[in-house]
Amino acid sequence: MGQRITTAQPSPVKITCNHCSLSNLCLPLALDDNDVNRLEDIVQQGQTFNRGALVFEQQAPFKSCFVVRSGAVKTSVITENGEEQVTGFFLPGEIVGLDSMSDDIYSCTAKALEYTSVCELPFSQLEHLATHIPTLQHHFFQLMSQEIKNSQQLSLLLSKNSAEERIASLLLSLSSRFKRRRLSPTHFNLPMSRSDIANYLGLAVETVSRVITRFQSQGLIKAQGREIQLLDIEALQAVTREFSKCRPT
Amino acid sequence: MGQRITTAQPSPVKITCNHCSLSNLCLPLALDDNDVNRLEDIVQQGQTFNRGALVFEQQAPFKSCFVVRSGAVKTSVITENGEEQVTGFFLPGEIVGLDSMSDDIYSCTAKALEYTSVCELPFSQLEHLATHIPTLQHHFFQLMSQEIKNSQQLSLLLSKNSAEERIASLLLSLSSRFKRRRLSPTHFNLPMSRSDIANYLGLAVETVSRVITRFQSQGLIKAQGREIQLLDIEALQAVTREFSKCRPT
DNA sequence: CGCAATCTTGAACACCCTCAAGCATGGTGG
DNA sequence: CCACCATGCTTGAGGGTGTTCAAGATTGCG
Repeated sequence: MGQRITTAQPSPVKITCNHCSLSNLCLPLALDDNDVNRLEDIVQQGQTFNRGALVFEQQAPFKSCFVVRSGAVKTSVITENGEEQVTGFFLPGEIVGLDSMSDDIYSCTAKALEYTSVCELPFSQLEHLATHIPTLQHHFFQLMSQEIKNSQQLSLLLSKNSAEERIASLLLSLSSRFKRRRLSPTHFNLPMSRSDIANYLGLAVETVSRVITRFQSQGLIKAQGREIQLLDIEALQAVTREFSKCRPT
Repeated sequence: MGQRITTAQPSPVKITCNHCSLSNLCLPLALDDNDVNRLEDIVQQGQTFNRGALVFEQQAPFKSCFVVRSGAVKTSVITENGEEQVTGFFLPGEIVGLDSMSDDIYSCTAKALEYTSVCELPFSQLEHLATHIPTLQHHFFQLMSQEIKNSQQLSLLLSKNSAEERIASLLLSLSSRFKRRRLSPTHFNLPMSRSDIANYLGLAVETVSRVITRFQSQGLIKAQGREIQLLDIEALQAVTREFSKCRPT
């Protein structure tokens, strides 16, 4: 499968968290200057991963969570049947590894979908710091709670919604996350393959392809490989709520 | 819908967490005696709820998490379409409300499925205590991480598995949770309706009914309304891994 | 330029849903 | 105490959405 070549050289210049372009998305968001400095002391910056490289692997000893700084990461688990199940996609400013804190091993594999840089948060040090900085603890509780909610949202999507609704939801989710990152919410490149999308959404690759084609012929989007333009966001939002249309009233 | 009569009278005798029958499942599990006493000071025991009563309601101000002491609780969210989506079932020793900590309001509704008693954990006090008791903080990180994992597990079930696999998985999950609670893992009453099961597993009620009937005729279980006996656990486990059978090798 | 991987398109089938009706169950009031 | 009704559960028939299988088109990279 993917190449496992990992370049783990620290970047020459250490950027402070305060001056990081993600400071309004990431942990500093919740901290004052003094506390950010203490956080900086434990954060390991500058690790980078080529496309296909593993940030961490399922079953390996759990050591750290990772904040995506640039690029994109996919998490997946290998089931008892040997099948891969994609559990999430992580964009800059988002934290990977929160699901592995209840065990001594990573509960999933995290793979870079493109050239990606991360900040490493060694968990035991982070935990120690959190007891001294209540707002950091509070922020982490919030992050984890949000992660539970996200995962519930996915379950909801999978259990109740049609293929079209699932794909429209994913596109809109990516759109709003790019927007937060100050990137275009209407014109972006998908970091993941059709196959990853299908796996994540519980669909066959063929279905993903068909739905994207259909959206395109309806004028909702323009898709050229991984390059996506959202042409009619309101219509896409309508698709995600489509099945209320069934009820007459 | 369900009656909302809530009896919130504290139980006459305050049982200490140390002497609670759940002390090996619940929070004291991770704490020493001294810390358990500090925990006890903030825990509000003895609230009870009749069948159908709401422990808390979606959108209400978030104040506390709740540990189920006896009975069972169902959580659900109302979607934009006005549909109900069941997000979880909680048995004694399990904590409800971890998904609401990232907001000021409850992100779901928690309803008692039968006569239920709970312990209330006021969140702000709990958070404060956690900064003073590192093992408590650690334990909460673990609980929340586990909750993320559980929810991912559900997504996996919903996205990849057939109706039979989903239902077998639920039965086995309940079985092992009853077992942990020192109840029979092979003979129990379902606290929830077929309709709740169907909703939770993303199936139609009819499908749930049919699969249970099929399991019965195959001699895997015996079902009489909500009374369930698991007759062949190994065969049920085989069902949950059924689809690896597709691959020849 | 050519091969491999990814993506698209088509046709047939399977699983599960919907609709519809019949059957238990249990709580309520006469 | 039993009839009654509401609710929940079961069973059957038909149809739709998405899967599977198969083949062709496109892309990307050596």
